Amino acid sequence: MKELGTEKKIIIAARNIFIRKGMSGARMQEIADEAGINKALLHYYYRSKEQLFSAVFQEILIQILPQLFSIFKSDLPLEVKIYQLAERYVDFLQEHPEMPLFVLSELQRDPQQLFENLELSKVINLDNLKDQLISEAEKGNIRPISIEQFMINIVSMMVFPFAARPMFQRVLSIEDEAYAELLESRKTEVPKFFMSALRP
Amino acid sequence: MKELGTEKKIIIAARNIFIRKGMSGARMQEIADEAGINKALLHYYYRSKEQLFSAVFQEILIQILPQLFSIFKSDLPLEVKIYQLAERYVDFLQEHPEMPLFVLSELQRDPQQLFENLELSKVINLDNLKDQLISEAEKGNIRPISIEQFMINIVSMMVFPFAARPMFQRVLSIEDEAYAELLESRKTEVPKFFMSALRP
DNA sequence: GTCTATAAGCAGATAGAC
DNA sequence: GTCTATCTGCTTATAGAC
Repeated sequence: MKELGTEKKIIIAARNIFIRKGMSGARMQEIADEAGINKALLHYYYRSKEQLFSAVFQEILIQILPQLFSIFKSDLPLEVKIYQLAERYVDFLQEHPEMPLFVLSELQRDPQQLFENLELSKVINLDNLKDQLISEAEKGNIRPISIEQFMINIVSMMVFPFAARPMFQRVLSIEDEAYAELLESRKTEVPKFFMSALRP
Repeated sequence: MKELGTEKKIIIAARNIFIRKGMSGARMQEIADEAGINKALLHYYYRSKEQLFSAVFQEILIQILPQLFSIFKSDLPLEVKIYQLAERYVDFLQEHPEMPLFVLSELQRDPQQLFENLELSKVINLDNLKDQLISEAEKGNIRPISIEQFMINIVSMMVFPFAARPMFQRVLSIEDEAYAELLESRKTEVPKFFMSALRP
């Protein structure tokens, strides 16, 4: 690891280990090794494992959610939004394949973690998209669909194939490389599927 | 807990705890308490925590996957299959909301668990559905779609809303009861969405 | 700030009585 | 088969030297 500040090294190492092993599976010793420092130093910067985890987890939420929501807020046409979204999701998740299960599992363990950060409230804003869905439906360009069903459908189709990768590969008999290509192809396949479903 | 055989009590208790806490988060003491027996007895029936977990996990796979695949194998029309599938997924997952994240997380930890049970190989068979997709496309009833994209799309839309429930509730500002209703409505909304996407 | 050494408690596993 | 008691090693956390 390059010469970063110690605190930064700790956060990076902790993130790597926590994402791979989860809160309960991670060991402080492992994190210390990954950071190239001593175990005691972890406790010097973050009093406990719990606090270290919380710092890491909140940082992840703050880094990810705004990125994904920024597209919804833009003034792009609906179809363009969907294509951009698919592109960004696939690119991001190909680089961080363990992220979805990590985040979702830890939220199942303690959903309150979503409410500890006031910053998130500002980021989460779907008004623009909501208006867009209504106005496009009024114009007859798409079938009416609620913002809730819309969001759940698009996010599910983008994220779940990464979370359930081992299951899908087994069930569909797909090798690693072919599955990566399949995910890549979903950058265009999902938007096409989605637009087709929305046709009036 | 009623008077079942000890071994059965252990399996049930272990399943409850493992599903809630995961392999690494669960404690043998907790499982013993849940089963109303002593910790030593767990080791008498299953030598180690690892073996107990494996027994529980394999049993879960064997119980779930055949149930979900049986629909695909039937000779029902495509549209009926999709509606039946949505109904069964929602009903099952409303009763076992923690199942998806548990299974997927443990498979991420050790994907080999999917290959330890030969029984599963017989169950997993999509030939019938595959033929159906091809023949319906040839008849012009649906747009062509690969079995892989079809499966990933339908399963993602069914399962992910349960796995990501805390996230969706927060982002969409939905209370518990309303979210349960929303999931219920997906028994028909998802099939409608899906059939619309498949129209040629 | 960073280390070594060690405390204190916990978890998995076993021995042995009944 | 089931229990109590105990061992052993691991894990978090702290004390204290540098």
